[in-house]
Amino acid sequence: MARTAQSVEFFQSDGDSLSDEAKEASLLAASASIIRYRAGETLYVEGDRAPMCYQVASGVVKEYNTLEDGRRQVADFYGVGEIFGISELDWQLHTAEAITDCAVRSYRRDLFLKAVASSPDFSHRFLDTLMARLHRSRERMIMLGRMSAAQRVAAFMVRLSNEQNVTRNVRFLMSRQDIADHLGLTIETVCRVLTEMKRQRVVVFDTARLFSIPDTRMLEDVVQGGKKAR
Amino acid sequence: MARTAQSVEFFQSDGDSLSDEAKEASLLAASASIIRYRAGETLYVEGDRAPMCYQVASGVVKEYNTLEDGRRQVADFYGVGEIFGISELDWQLHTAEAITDCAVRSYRRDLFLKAVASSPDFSHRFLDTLMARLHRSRERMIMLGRMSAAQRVAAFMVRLSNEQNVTRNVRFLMSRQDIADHLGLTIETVCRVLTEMKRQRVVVFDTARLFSIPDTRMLEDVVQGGKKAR
DNA sequence: CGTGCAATTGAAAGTACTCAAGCCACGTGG
DNA sequence: CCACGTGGCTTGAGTACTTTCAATTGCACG
Repeated sequence: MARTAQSVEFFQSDGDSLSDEAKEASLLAASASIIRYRAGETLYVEGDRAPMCYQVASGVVKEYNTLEDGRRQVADFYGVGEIFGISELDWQLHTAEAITDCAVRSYRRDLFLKAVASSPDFSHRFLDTLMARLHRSRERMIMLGRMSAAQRVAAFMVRLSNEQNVTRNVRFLMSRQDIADHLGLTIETVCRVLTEMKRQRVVVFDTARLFSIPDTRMLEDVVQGGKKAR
Repeated sequence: MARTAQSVEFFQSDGDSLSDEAKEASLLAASASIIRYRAGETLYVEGDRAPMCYQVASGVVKEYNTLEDGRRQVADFYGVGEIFGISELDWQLHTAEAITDCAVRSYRRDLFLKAVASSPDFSHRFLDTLMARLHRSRERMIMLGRMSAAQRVAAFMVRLSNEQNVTRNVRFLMSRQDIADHLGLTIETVCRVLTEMKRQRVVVFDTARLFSIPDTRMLEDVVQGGKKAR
């Protein structure tokens, strides 16, 4: 979740901005407000008009789509600093829901886009953010299209470990269902994979949502091809 | 492939551009050159330095990643007008290969980015392109994560039909292997699904790469949940 | 010390994959 | 003009992996 650290100060002006940019930026800042949500609350629903865009101030938010039959695909989890809820269209493409209690800064979408257009600097940073997200999205395509259940779960755990900058006491901030929905698996499969990894001591669990990685190498081997290789 | 029609004239100036923008645009235009490739030729390889970015002038190009074990994930196919080969990094994230004989306009990446930064108009259009691509990419995540083999293939055929604006004599411009690599399936599974759809007369094949859709509704039903619903 | 939800486990049923072989259209050379 | 490769596409049989359905266990909370 914290991969685009730069985005934390996305909306702060540079000091040496041109007056035009400064004006857009201050307009944007003026449109901002902080909203708090309880874990489980919905921020917006797929198809809603999308007048605002958001940035996580604290907590974790997930964005997902629901299929007719009730299954879900979690597009992504957003942590502190990350921008979400901005699409090229006038309506939201996903449903967003607070996973933990959280605080979210909201900005008027039109002002945000205007600020981006008016400032080469904003524009550049926003482009970077979008391209990074596209990159992430494509990594996930490889994961969903080509990796086995064990590989997906292991890759996800590596990601969490990296994001949290620890190999001990890494936290699952989301439920097994959320993990499954993100990885394109069922909750049962996620459990079984975790159990098997426990059994092989690739990971050690303190509680269901708190684990440690004794040997990073071992976990990464699972990501490579411990199973279903070729 | 032709969803972002706007991108065709991505690099044409507006006429009413500011001089600064006009300058960037002409510099960019000056850096452009057209390169022709034969079907099967490689444009660049994952990891290559990425000094250029590209736009398809004719033909079809695929961008893909290769896994250690040789399997591939085709990220996308690009048709006339589409921009590709631009990443936030200095190196290519994918390998690009000509599927058909094709012609490609190449631009210097640094000039392209400068032109984008200097022009609100360019910037806006490029943002739209990126966001549209992000959108596509996420649709593909749903496909890879949540749809059965039959659903994926059917969805892909619907996409082709839409892109080519026909329901009769729709063409597969790529091989079965490419389709499989794109959909996260094996070539055999793609074949079996196609055979089954033929059998049920959801689609009719003239040749292996040319098919018609007698009843759009029927094909769309397959996309929904003809199989593996819930 | 129940209650209720999350997580885990088991057994059976699918679904897609692997490996292996057959088919077909097409271009080449005899 | 036809036999013979070649490469792409299909089909078959068996297998491995995931899901489905059904319980069971674990845990936080009142």
